[in-house]
Amino acid sequence: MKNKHQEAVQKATGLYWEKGFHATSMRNIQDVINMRPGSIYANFGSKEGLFKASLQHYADTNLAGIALLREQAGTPLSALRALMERSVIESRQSAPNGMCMLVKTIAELTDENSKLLGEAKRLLHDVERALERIVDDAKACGEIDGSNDSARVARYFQVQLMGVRTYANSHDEYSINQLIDDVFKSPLLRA
Amino acid sequence: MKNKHQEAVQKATGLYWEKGFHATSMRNIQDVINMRPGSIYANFGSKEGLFKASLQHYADTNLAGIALLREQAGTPLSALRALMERSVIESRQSAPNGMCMLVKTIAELTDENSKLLGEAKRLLHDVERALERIVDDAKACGEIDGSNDSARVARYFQVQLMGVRTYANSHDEYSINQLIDDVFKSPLLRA
DNA sequence: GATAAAATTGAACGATCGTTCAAGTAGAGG
DNA sequence: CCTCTACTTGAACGATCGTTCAATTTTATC
Repeated sequence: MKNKHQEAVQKATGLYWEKGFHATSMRNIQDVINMRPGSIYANFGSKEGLFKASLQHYADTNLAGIALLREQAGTPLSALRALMERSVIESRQSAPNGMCMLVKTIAELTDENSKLLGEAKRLLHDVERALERIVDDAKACGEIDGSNDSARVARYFQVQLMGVRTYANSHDEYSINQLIDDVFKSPLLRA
Repeated sequence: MKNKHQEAVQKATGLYWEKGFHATSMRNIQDVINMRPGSIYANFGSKEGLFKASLQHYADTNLAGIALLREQAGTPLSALRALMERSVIESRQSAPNGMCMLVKTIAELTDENSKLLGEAKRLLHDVERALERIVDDAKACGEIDGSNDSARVARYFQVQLMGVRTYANSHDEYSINQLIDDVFKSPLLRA
């Protein structure tokens, strides 16, 4: 039923994430999700429609992962650190690509695909708001200076995440742990 | 003469930078550089060959820009700050895309284009070494703590640059100046 | 100004692109 | 078992992809 639908989106997301929107062909997708063109187009409308569903699926998974990490971590700040560490560790093994799919999409697409571009920006903004809530918690715990604006710190942290993940994607080296240490030396991420 | 050759590379670079490797067609390029397929292939060999020449041209221009900024700026650290500010200001007007073409390329390509991918990584490493030299100067001037490893600070700064430019590309807002302020609050970029 | 060499042209190639749709299959209700 | 509906199939479409090459024009040499 709809399991099939969800499973198809999940597999398509992996492909899109790895290769990007333009470099992924509908025939690549046919092979991976094991569906024929007619079914794909009946279910998703177009290549763009499936990509949009993939973006949503990716963001949902991502937000759920952040929430889980927040639960598991001892403190809000350690959740942020775990999130960053997990992001770059995934980049070296499991995930199709070390970079965030939303960031990759924003980097790849132009106004020619303004609908998808806008969707990716919107979802990235949702992630930033989720981070902001964790920063709120960290301020309440006294882990982060309470006089800092939460939105500002969240934005700062997302920038750090973008930078570190991009760097980790282009350097197969081991110095990333040192880099993460340096990131958390910022006064914005301290009490 | 070779002016024609250089001018063609320059125009192709603009297109590749804006649209990425896969979304740019050879017919797009024909139109922009006003050359017919035969000439393009006689000069550059292939779409990949022209892209490689564009990457090199982009990196050369970038490094020259950094050197110029270093000359114009009063101090090494202010050169780094000017570099970051200029990068995000360009992103809102002149340049085809707010993001670094090398970073965009690394984000877009996979091992299917390992030659181009490796070239982009190599050039990005060259930029990092140019930043490292400025950090050296800043340490000599006492603008940055001399006990910090220059390579480490340079890497940190490049990560900041990647993050800020990516963020600026996805948020048409005005809060970027505040963000840059926050970046330079890091102890790694202070005495 | 004739001739050789170099560069440019644009039509054309096979492959692949995203997408459509008539035909076929599977499932539910009576 | 038949029928109606819903879903799937895969061949096929026109467009465009990166690339080639014989023909032509331009440039260089004497």
